[in-house]
Amino acid sequence: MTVSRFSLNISPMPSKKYHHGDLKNALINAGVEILAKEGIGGLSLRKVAQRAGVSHSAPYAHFPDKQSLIAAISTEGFNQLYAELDAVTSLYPYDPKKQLIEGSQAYVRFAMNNADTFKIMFSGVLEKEKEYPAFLEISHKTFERVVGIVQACQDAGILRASPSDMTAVTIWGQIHGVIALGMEGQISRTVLEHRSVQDIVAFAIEQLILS
Amino acid sequence: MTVSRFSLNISPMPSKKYHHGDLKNALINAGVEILAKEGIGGLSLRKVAQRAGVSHSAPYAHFPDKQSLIAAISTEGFNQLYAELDAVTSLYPYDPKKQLIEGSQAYVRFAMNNADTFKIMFSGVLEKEKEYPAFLEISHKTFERVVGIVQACQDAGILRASPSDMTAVTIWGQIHGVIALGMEGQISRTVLEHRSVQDIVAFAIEQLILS
DNA sequence: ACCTGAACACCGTTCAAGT
DNA sequence: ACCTGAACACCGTTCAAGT
Repeated sequence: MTVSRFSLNISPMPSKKYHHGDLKNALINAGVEILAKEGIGGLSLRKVAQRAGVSHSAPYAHFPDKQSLIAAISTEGFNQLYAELDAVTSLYPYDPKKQLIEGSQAYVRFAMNNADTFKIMFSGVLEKEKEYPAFLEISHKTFERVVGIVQACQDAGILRASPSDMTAVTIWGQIHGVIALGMEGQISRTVLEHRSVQDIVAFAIEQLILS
Repeated sequence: MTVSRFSLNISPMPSKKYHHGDLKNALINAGVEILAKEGIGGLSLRKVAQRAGVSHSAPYAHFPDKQSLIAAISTEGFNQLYAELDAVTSLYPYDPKKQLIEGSQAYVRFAMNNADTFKIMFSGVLEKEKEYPAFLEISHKTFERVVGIVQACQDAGILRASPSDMTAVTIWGQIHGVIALGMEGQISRTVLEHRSVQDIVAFAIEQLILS
């Protein structure tokens, strides 16, 4: 098979390259796929390499170690989570209450649809987060997004007006905590029989809303 | 060294046995120690065995696989968490508000003092929790304890009186979520500069209390 | 610059054998 | 019943070598 020499790569985004292609992104995608199919326990560098069609040592040309690949996968997960939060909240530019409600539901949806990526993002599998600036940047950017929504709600009198950065942590923590407990099977059957995690998060948000 | 043949084991609790002693519990303790010293990444069955002074295959006489040891460690963690919650709340038998405040602080303390055990208990390292009845029992017992405190608070008019089981999930989730975000470095530096995770949890509880 | 294959230390698990 | 030691498949990581 011959390939056109004339690349369509006009944008500055990375795209297919010569040889084995864009292996770095191929490895990240392979990792996400293995995560979805086999869970965290099934994620090995050698399997990722095999799925990307390269030798077991090829990843080391792009990632110094396994932790670094995990950081890249987590970063990719945060990018997607941020994008989904942004997409949903952009639908209601002048309705912070809707942003809060729909944003939190988007958060739950992301966790449910990408359970093992979500776990890897938040569950301490990644040690030494401090060493991965891209990871820190997008995770803090996500935090700032939540803060922004909460502040808008406070300005509109929808949430109690207390120091907004702590309130944001508190609210994010509540959403995140309910999901985390739900995913680990900590919420007893008697509760989950009647309502889904989605419902519980919606209930929690309702309790916080003033008007 | 000769050992007395006359055991002091009057109670039904397990205690030292002949030969290499109570290897099962020795393995659990060795696991907890490795967890504290080297983190989740350093926890291998072979290292646990070595620390307990037996061969690498000896653990298989007591645990069918590594997951089963992890389940036992998590179960032990829940037992300790439950005991600490129980001890603190028992100090204030007629003061549900104090129980809520001090109980949540005890929860945070446990997470901080046993960070990696806490992670292993809640972070999806244990797959197929359903297969470990002792784990399910104590984790649900802990859940029921939280529900009990919340109900007492509702009865005393300290917390909003909504369906108590959902409120308990919501409040537990809030405490748990703030800790989880804090431990993973998700809470931005600007927030954590001024207050500790303890303070944030205390703030969150205050927000919920009616009187 | 990017990739391969051999090599090394370590891991989980099994099993025949010892007491 | 409880433990050992050899063995196997798999893993992360390194490195000399190939293009």
